[in-house]
Amino acid sequence: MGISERKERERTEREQRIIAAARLLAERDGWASVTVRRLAQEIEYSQPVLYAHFVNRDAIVGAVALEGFGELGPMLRTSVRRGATPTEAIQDVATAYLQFAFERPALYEAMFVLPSGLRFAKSDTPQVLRDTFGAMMVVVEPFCADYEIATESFWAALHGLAELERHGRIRSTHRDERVRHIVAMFG
Amino acid sequence: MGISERKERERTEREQRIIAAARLLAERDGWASVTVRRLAQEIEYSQPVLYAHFVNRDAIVGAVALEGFGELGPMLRTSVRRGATPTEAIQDVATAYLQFAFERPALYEAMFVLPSGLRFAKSDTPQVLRDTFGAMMVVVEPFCADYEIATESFWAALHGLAELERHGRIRSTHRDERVRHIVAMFG
DNA sequence: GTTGACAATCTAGCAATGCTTTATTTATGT
DNA sequence: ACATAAATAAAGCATTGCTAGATTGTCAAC
Repeated sequence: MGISERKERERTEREQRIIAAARLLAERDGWASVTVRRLAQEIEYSQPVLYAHFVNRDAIVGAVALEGFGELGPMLRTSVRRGATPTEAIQDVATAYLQFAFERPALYEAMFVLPSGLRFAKSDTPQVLRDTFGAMMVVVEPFCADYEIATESFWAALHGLAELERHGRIRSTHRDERVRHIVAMFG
Repeated sequence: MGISERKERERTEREQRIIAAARLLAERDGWASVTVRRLAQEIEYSQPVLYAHFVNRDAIVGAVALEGFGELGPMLRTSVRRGATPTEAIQDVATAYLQFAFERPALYEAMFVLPSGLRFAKSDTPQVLRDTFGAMMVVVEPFCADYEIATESFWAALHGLAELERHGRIRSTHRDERVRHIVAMFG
């Protein structure tokens, strides 16, 4: 029964190519340029085969977003310097988060702004999402008893910084000073 | 020369009707439902007429956003209780900001999320925008020497709270506790 | 081998969008 | 009353997400 296995393998390969193409295109020309037609052209299949993999365009965004969470979580964890004080740790995570947001704006957009069909803070929330939230919670925990709520606040502050700067609402200078203010929420 | 005046009057009236229709439709069915065709139908003119008022759809969003800033600024200023301590004042503004965001989600979206053609933090930034930022700056000033940067951080934190909750990224409970954490940035 | 069923894939099309070009009506000044 | 100019509308273009129906390829049974 190697045939059906080969087919399954080819199928997942093709799915990966769709996701990779979407991510690349989004990062290069923005998500508005990621059309189903263009993706089809990119993977050299006709449009309808994309719908054999994803229910709709949003689901493609969601798949890219999931990849993003798979990268952000570990990146936040490794960002903390060895032997860092709690305050340094929270600073490191904040800086790493913003760096991620600004270096991969399209990926960040898929994860936190665009409709992606992903469900957060629910019982069926994927583990990668929980892990990413956990990476932030780890450094907030030393400061607060209500660490879950505190982590939401911390995350929100970082997200706001990322979004307002991405949209040109605040200056792209003084980034570090703003981080310092945010970190001052704790300790 | 009463004719051209009448025409000008009719023109601005029509423009107002476009903006009002856009705002109403957006608040009722979301911005995706605000199409140029539907707006044309609403004001009982053909599509090209809208392009005699606005260069494109984004400009209509921008007009609605401007209205929003005209309301948010005063709302933030009046939100501060008489005789409030600096800490209470900043709390009041934070609460009022979030209330605004949650009560008029579409308006908020036009102001801070959607492409609107508005220019922030630039030399040609409209006065209403500066005033709204000023309303936040007033309550931050007592706490920091670098009050401009601090206000950006404060604003970002509030925006993050609004956005993450609006998109279901964080729970809709514990709103007050999160505000308390944000306010703890100061004082 | 031939045939028939089934799965994989594509062609072609629908309805909707933002925006523009071209035609037509309406209003204006002489 | 009429020519001209301004205001408005009808129709069309290119693009989008998504889908129904036709077509191709594959593989087992006879």
